[in-house]
Amino acid sequence: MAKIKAIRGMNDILPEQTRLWQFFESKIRTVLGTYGYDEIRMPMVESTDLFKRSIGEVTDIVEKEMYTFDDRNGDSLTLRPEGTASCVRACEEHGLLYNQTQRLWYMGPMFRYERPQKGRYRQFHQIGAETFGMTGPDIDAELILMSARFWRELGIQDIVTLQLNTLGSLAARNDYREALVAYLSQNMEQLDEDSKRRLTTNPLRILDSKNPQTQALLDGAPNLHDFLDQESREHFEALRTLLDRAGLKYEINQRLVRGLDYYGKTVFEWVTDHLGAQGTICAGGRYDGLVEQLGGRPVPAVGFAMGVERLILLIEAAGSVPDNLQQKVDLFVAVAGAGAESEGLLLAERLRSDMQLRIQLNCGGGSLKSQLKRADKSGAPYALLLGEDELLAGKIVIKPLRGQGEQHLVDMAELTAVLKEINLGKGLEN
RNA sequence: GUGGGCGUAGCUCAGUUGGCAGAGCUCCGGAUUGUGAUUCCGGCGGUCGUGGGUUCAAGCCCCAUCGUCCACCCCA
Repeated sequence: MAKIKAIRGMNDILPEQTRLWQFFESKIRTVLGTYGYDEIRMPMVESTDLFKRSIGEVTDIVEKEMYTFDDRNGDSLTLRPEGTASCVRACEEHGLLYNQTQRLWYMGPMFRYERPQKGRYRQFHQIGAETFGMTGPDIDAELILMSARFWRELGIQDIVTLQLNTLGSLAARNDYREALVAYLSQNMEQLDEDSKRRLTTNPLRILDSKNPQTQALLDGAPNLHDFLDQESREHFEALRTLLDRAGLKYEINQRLVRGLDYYGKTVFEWVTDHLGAQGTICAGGRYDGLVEQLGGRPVPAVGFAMGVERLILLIEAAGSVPDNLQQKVDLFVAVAGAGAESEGLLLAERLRSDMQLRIQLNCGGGSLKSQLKRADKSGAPYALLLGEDELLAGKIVIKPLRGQGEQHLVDMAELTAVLKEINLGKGLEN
């Protein structure tokens, strides 16, 4: 019989990896907490229309990358390809945007039907932050500074850079799009096939083409910033001043446009050259029009999302994986003999209650030799050895596994005190 | 959807002009009656991705197919 395997592009995250994931998530949560952001959890499945109306009908995501299916009622549902649309829907649906501001974050799997490659999978994970009800560049700056703090906490600050741009108002962008199309149409023969296609679907996307010839052609194209409206220009200048005063380095990239239709004014991307072709680890921007577009009253909004798999890869590439991730237990309890086995089980229970220790009990028997092998593998710094002799004498052996040090035979009654003395359980939080 | 690389033990990989299916790690046992991580000895472990073809003989050559990785496209 053929073995059933995981679906292409959907990965199991195994124990060795989940330790790193938990470290990562806990760092991010802590930082989000220091900025006063609240978690929101949305369903992974939404009405297909939600994404069509927010991301944009002609984007690749909607046209060919969504997992869409009919449920038993015949309604068209879609596995979410991103989080912003769901977040807006949830907030609007529950009145969270009515006369108030919100700072929210979410984390979870997203789904896009693409060919998998390094840092890109069909089920991938994002952590996103979305803010609502704030118009000014101060909240833009806060989000960007918060993301910068993530990288410092994760030890990858030296291998990421911030790209910053403003798209201007919708009207300004439309004017610019016309000018760009006019210019490129005059030079049609120099455009590659992909760009010709984008000329009719999403002309702004041509700006970040990887084709050097196309990029050369763009050097003579009209500049987006020459088309900016006054308000967007001032917003952008104010944001730059805030970032400058905070001492944050960035690079203005007029060709940074983002793939989703709902962005306007501020857009930014954190990129790295350590992940092959998938250089973007975090991206976001302002989407003041989206809430209204989805049927709510106009509410200004800014947010970003980061790719967890890519950041995990980057932490590894930076050599910033903490080395104490291996240690998952404080104490290993080895037992020899039937009487000791049941006594060991009860002892472990008691120590977990009394001392909040992480204890791995030897189950399944085996020689003391093999039990100590397991103890070593568990990563525990100490082992307790309980055999028939100790049981009869009311004593127990405590044996250091890591550094030097002799094992000691202690009275069972003294055990808690001795364990406290050697300071088990310290410095284990990641 | 397009292009290229790679599929051999649980993992990492050797495998010569086509001639008995291999190593290291892991795991189990022993050297040491109840002492790990070092050393030594032994053992478990295989549809060589799958199907077809060529051949006396295929892990190796040919065709197809699936999977995987990387890149294009797109995106976090």
